[in-house]
Amino acid sequence: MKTPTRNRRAEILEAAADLFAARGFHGVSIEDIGAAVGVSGPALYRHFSGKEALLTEMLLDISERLREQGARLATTADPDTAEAALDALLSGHIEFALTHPALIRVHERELDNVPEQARRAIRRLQRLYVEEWVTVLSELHPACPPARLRAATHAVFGLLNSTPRSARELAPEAMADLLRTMARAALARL
Amino acid sequence: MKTPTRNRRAEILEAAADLFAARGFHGVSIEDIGAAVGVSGPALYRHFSGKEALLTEMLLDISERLREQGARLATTADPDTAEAALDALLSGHIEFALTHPALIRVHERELDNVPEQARRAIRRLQRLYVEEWVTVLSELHPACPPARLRAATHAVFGLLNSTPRSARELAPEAMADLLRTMARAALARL
DNA sequence: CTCGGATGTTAATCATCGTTAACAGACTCC
DNA sequence: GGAGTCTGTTAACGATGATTAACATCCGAG
Repeated sequence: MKTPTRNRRAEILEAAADLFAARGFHGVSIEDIGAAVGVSGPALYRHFSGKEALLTEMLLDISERLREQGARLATTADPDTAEAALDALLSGHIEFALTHPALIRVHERELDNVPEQARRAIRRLQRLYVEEWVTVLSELHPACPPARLRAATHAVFGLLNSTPRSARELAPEAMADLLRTMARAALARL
Repeated sequence: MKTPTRNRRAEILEAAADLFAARGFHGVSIEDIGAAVGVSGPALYRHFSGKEALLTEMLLDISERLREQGARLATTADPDTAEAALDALLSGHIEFALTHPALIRVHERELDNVPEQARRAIRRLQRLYVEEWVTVLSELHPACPPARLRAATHAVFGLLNSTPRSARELAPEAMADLLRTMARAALARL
């Protein structure tokens, strides 16, 4: 309890993410989260101002990471072909979804449990991430109206984010390959 | 409160579905559900034995409807080509998802809040529905291992079920068309 | 050595919620 | 016209859970 405690915050966020993913925000108690990291109950208030604040920080972090990753992958490297950019976005999202299934699940399900103000900030980040995809897609499908491209992007997210639900019948490698193949095909003709 | 009350049960299930979809099972109180149908609180116990029982019946009904629809569409009509069967399954699922977004959302999120025994029954129905798809797909892709086909089916469900989340920027017609196009493409090469 | 901050602990508070009890009106059927 | 069933109502109970208070410990700095 001396120096290696600097990870407490992160440790709590991680444990809470797993619990929220499994049982939902309201299905998990502060006591549960504390127990998961070896402390008990109100100790969490030394690190977060409350349960909502914990969720808020978690969702902001996820949205920020996705947005940052999206901005980086969509523009960096090979801005030559939009094809390459799309592939980069796809691989990035798949990698994230396979590596952090709990975060993806929480990100998908718990936005409504975050206070209004933070919710707007999170939605903004999500919107920016989507727009990254839409920009790339509109280069590949100039004739397709933006609303349709946005809907297609959400649909592909649904496909990619199915990972946490579909059991682990497939090895991560095989799963990544399958998702990439399906998503590419789904986005080929719009 | 005399004769037109025979719909109470269904009315309650419908209101509860909307509320569960919006705020999650634990985020909705019995009082909330009662208020949504114009009665207040414990009146629900005249129709259901408890909150869990309400959710259980809702999920069983959804799973049963999907399974029944799957069994019917996969075999009836044009069993000539597997192509036709797949199209029928796709259209049926899309129609359901667009018509009952709240049910789809609850079906996706709340399985863990149902008591063990009923959960097994629901999972069995879901499995049967998936197998309907896998059977059709395995005819189209004889070389593809079943585990991959199952994962692909879950992924397509994720795509189709994205409807409740993606805003209604598109008219239902256009959305149905988009989803059908994307799903068909995603399942064309596995 | 001691002061202060960081980190925990347990006990108490206060609200919410699921569920049950006790009671009441209405409609049906004889 | 009254007995019984359905469907509601409000008040009470008991549990759980988020949050706060009051109280310890440990550790680094001066």
